Amino acid sequence: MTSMTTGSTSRADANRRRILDIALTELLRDPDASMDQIARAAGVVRRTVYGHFPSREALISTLVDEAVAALSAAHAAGREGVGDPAEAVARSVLAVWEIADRYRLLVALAQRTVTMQGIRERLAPVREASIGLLQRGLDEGLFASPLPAPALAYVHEQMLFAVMEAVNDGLLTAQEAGRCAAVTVLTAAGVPASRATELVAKLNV
Amino acid sequence: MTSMTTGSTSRADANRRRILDIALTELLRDPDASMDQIARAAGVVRRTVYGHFPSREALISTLVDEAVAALSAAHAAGREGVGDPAEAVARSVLAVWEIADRYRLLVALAQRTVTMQGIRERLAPVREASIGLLQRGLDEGLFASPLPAPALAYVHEQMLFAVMEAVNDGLLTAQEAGRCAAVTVLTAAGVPASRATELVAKLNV
DNA sequence: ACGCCGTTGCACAGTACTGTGCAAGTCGAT
DNA sequence: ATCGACTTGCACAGTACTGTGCAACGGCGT
Repeated sequence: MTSMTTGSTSRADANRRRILDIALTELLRDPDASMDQIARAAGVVRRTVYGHFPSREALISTLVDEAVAALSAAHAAGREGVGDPAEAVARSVLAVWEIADRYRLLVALAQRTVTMQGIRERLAPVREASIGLLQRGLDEGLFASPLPAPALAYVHEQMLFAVMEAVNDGLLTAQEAGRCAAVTVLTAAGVPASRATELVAKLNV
Repeated sequence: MTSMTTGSTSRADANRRRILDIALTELLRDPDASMDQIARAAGVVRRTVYGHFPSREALISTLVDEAVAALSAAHAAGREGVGDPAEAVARSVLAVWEIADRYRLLVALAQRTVTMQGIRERLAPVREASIGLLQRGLDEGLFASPLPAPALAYVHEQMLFAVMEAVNDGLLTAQEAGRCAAVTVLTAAGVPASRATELVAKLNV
C-alpha cells in the first residue's frame, strides 16, 4: 500500500524540492540565471522545471514565499517574551542569522528594481516588528540614534547583509559572525559597545 | 576660428555627455536597461550611442570609471590632513555623501554578480583608505567593535546605502541624511552616540 | 556652395531566452 | 506485465536584445 499517492509523488516531490533548493543557490550566484541553468544544475531538463512551475516568476515567487516565511518565523521566535528591547534585538538578529545566509537570495533580489516591490511588501510584517522594537528602545532611552526607527530598520537590514559579505570574503568566521552582527547592530543603534558585547555574550546561542 | 575642433566636437561631445548622464539615471532605475531605452531617454537613436561607445560594456565601464574617480576624490579630500580618525571618518562620509546619491549606480551594479568583481577592484584604493582609517581608530581605542577593520569597512559601505534608501523612501530628508549617516557610521564603529553627534555637529558642512 | 562630421533610419545576422506541444521513454506500484 | 505518473528530448513560435553595415540627411565652419 505505502499510501496511495506517496509512492508516485515521492519522486516528483523530491525533484520539486531539489529544483527549489538548487534554484536558490543558483539564483544566489546570478539573479539572472536562466531556467536552463537552473534545470541543468538540478540534474533535470528544462521542460521538467516547467512541469512543476508554470513560469520563471512562479518559481521565484515560491522561493521568496519560503524564505520570507522562514525569516519571519525565526525573527518572531527570537524576540518572543523578551522584555528588554536591546536583548530582543540581539536575540532576533541571532535567530535570523541562523538561516539568513541560506536566503541571501532575498537580499540579492531585493536590489533588483522590479522584484523589489513584491519582496518589500511581503517582508513588511517583519520590518514592522523590527521598527516597533527599535522605537521602544529609542523611547526608553536605551538606544540613541539621529535616525527615526524606520530608517534605523533599513540600516539594521543592510548591516546583516554587510556581515554576510564579510563572511563570504573570508574576513570573518561564520561561527562568530552571528554574535558580531548582533553586537554591531546594537552599537549602531547607540547602545554602548561594552554593554552590547556583554549582552550578546550572555545569550548562550 | 572658434578653435579648430571646438566647433565640430561641441555637438558630438555634448551628445556624448548627455548619453552618459542619462545612461546613469536610467541604469540606476533598471540595471538591465537596454541600449534602446538609454538612447531614447537621451533623445537619440540607438545607432548613435554605438557611434560613441563600441559596446554596452564600454559605456558602463566609462560610467563606472567616472563614478569611482569622483568618489575617490571626495573621499580623499574629506580626510586629508585630519589627525583624529573619528573626525576623518565623519568628514569622508560627509564628503562622499555629497555625490554618492548621483552614483548609486555603483552600488546597484555592485550587487550584480558578474560586474561586481570589476567594481570591487577599482574601488580597492578607496576601501584600503577606509580600512586604514578604521584600523587606526581601533588601535587608538577610539573605536570599539568586534569586527576587524576590513569587515567594518563593509558595514560602513552598506550603511551608506541603507541611508540612501531611507531617503529614497521619504523616511529622511536629504539635507539631514548626510549628517545622520556620518553619526550612524561612527556609532556603529563604537563611538559613543553623544560624542559622535557632537563631533559631526561641529563640522560645518 | 562645398565638405566634413555627426546623426538618422532601416535592415540584417546572431544570440539567448521563455513557454508550449507532443511522442517516446522510465520507474515504481499493483 | 501493465497502468499511471513523471520525465525526457526535440521542435517550435515568439520575443527581445546586441552589434554592424550602409545610404541618406543635417548643420556648421570655411
